[in-house]
Amino acid sequence: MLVAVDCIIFGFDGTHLKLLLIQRAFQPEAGNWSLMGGFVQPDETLPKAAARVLKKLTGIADVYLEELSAFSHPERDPIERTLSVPFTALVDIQQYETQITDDYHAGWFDINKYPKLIFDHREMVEKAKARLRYKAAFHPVLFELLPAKFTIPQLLNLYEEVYDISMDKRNFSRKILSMDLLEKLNEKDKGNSKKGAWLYRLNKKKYKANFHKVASIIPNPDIHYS
Amino acid sequence: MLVAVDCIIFGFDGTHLKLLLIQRAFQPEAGNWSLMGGFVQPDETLPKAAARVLKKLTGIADVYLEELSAFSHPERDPIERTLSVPFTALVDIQQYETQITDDYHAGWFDINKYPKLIFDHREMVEKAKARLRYKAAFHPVLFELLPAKFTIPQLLNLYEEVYDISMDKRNFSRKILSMDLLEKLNEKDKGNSKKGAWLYRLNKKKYKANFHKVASIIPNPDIHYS
DNA sequence: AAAATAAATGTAATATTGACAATTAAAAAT
DNA sequence: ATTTTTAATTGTCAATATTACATTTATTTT
Repeated sequence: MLVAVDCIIFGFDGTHLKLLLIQRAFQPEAGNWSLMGGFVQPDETLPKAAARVLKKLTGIADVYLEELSAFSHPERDPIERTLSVPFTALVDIQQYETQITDDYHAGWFDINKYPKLIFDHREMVEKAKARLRYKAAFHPVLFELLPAKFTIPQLLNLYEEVYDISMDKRNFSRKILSMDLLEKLNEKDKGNSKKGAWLYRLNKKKYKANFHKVASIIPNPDIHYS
Repeated sequence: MLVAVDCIIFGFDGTHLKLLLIQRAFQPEAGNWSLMGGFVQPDETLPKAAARVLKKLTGIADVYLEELSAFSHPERDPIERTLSVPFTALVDIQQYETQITDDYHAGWFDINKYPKLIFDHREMVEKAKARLRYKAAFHPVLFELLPAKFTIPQLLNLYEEVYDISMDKRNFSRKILSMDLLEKLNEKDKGNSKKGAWLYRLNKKKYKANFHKVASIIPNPDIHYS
């Protein structure tokens, strides 16, 4: 059996959650939109393969990668039986290097409006989205989508976009700051207002130490997560 | 690459969380303790393969199965490269049929004291245990380990065993009953006390409908989950 | 009839969450 | 220079959820 990995690469452009797709260069399905993937090499584990694939496409290393359940339907690949393990990648869209990417005719698409994908890739994307919502409701993963310095309103926008809800600014700010993960910088970002918003950065130590801790970030979590 | 599944089969004997292991009948590692596993067949998905393997060993069908992250180290199997996807299985230990099992020299072991296992199976077990703790803190999965009729004190024992904590009876009872998943029966179980404890059963409809809902079941969830 | 055992139940203190609006800082417009 | 505009920042109160804690009840055994 062939074993592959596919990367569901999420980015955030400040307004919308984005998905990085490529146009397949070979048969079958040449020219059609697809997730970036690749076969696992003899010396690689699955996560290593995913990191390699991601690096090749985006130029970014040390990316947040989370393995999802394998896709194993016997006929999912019409040519030869291929097991694929999808990985969710959270990427700072600003670090994305277009030049490296152009080999693959890659493009960012809005998560709510992306083209038809090959094979079962749409299903992978939807699973990744559901998983991201689940995970981010309790763990501070969404920081991975932001640049190193970011503002509270930017973070709020991100949460509102991922969950498609609007949240109370005051409550959100209180909750996030009470997690004691952020360090306030002596700099403002004036990109979005006259007054400017304070920039923060993650305290990496506390982030790593508290990552596995469970904290309910989303209000009214009376939603169904899968 | 060969692709296999391995089952981490949990059971609950009323006091301890148990793990079902087999003694391997063939080389390599013949005679040593191992998880029950098998290769994925041409017409099978991974979950189907896991269900088949489980049925073969325990005689039980329709089991709660949850896929964990794949184990993919190139040298994890010394003979030939084999990818293995572990599945956590939660089983009502009372339904376990010894006769079917005897072919495999199977045995239940305390989760905190089980023998040396082949390959990376110990790592699989530890991951499954961590995952079970994580999952069960928010989703009512542990019911899968109990018989159809059970008492609140039995359920409490199970939670206390899985999390290795002691919980307040009153708070636990209130929390569980407020989830509105249980139906009180007109029967008592007198196995453990003179007074007897009321038996309950799951309302399957509500269980399925609310399964993905997130509810914090474990008090002081200031624990690190992985 | 008394003792023993485990089951069942309630309440008050505390912590967390949710709802809600006024003030502030800076730039742009007058 | 003053006013206007825009988004950022901040606080309080009410409701809800959680925690800590002890007595009563049903039944069997002595």
